[in-house]
Amino acid sequence: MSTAEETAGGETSAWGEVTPDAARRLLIAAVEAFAERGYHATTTRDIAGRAGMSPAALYIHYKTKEELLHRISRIGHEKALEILQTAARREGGPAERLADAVSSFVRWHAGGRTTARVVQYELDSLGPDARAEILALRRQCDAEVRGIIEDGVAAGDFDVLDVKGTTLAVLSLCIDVARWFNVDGPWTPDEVGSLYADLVLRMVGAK
Amino acid sequence: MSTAEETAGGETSAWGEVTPDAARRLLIAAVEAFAERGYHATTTRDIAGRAGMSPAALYIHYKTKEELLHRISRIGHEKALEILQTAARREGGPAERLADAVSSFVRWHAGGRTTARVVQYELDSLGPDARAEILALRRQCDAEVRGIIEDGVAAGDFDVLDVKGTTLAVLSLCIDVARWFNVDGPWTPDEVGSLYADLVLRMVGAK
DNA sequence: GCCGATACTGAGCGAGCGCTTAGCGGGACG
DNA sequence: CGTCCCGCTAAGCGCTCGCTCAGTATCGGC
Repeated sequence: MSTAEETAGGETSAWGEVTPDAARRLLIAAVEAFAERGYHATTTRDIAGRAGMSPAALYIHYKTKEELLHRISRIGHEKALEILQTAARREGGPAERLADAVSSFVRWHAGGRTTARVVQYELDSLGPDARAEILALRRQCDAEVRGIIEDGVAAGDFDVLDVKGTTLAVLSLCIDVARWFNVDGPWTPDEVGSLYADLVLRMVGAK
Repeated sequence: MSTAEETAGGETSAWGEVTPDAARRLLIAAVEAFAERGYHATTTRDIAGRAGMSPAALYIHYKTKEELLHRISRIGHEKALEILQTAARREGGPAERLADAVSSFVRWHAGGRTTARVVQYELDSLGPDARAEILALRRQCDAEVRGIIEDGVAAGDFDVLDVKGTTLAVLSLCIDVARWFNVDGPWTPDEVGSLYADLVLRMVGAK
């Protein structure tokens, strides 16, 4: 098992860059609420309540409810991209790099399911500008994975009919983990990561 | 290309069982609105407006907004289950049956993306009872696919490490098509169905 | 001890929500 | 022609939403 992402010490890690403390607590509260109920079904009163503050306190640190979602989405996507870049740029053959990328990416979606859910499924609730910014990050994620697969095909290590379609399917498979993964279920994030790395190597016809 | 589901003549087909006409128009309007904006962001005024009626008309045919989602969800899941059952029970070896199941299922998710989106992603907006009913249908879908994979393993046609996990991954891959598929994109539903059937046969190590 | 800045609260505004109700209009039947 | 029924509308009720703002407690600097 590799370490393309630091093993999270809990769902609330990785928000260290958010200051001051009250702003971070509000952001974490928003992630939990959005993941549980969805963006539109979450009230600003609920977010503030989870952070132990009055409804009005939210507006000292964030201009609107949507700004919270935007910040969460950007930080989350940057993290996802970083995970894929680290795996794509490590030493080793295409098969090792792809397996590392998939298992790391899946581990992040499973272990940080709360965050990943918001990041991957609440995109449509953003306004056009914020949405466009996030979509650019997604295209970069796509490019990282496609790069590994193209390397594998060029090296003769992979046997792929449709590189673009297979890339999309691989990412889709990983992302959907955030929808179904259950912490109380039969698998650990590591186990799903290993299983998925194996499945993806089969999908690309790795030798 | 097989015909495990009838080729849809448009997104609004398959609602023929809903009567009277006004109730069906409201249901179709609700599917479109829920798919575009999500359940919680859709207003009853919007649904009624799309159906060309006043807000109050909705409540003659449906008790609540949630009943609309429940009806859509049940009809959609029954359709999905029927598609998988038809493929699972046709003649042919496990590989053919699995390929048929995946391509039909994917075609339905891509071609009827509007409906599939609501069916697959708005489940959490249902109340506990309706939710439980729908989850039972989902378990039946899972069982159909797992059955084919188990047949393939028993016959020595497939090479699978973790049948349960692989089943989940296959279904997850198909379902996520509803999230990313775009009618204006580079693929037709048929093309995605074929690509995915190939990918899934690789995942199960079909000979 | 006083001042201003900072972080927060209590109360509440205007808007829009899901849903209800009184009543209207037109077809079926005598 | 009169009567009832029924699908539908106009109006609006009670409520909660995102968000605002005047006021308060706390703290560092002097």
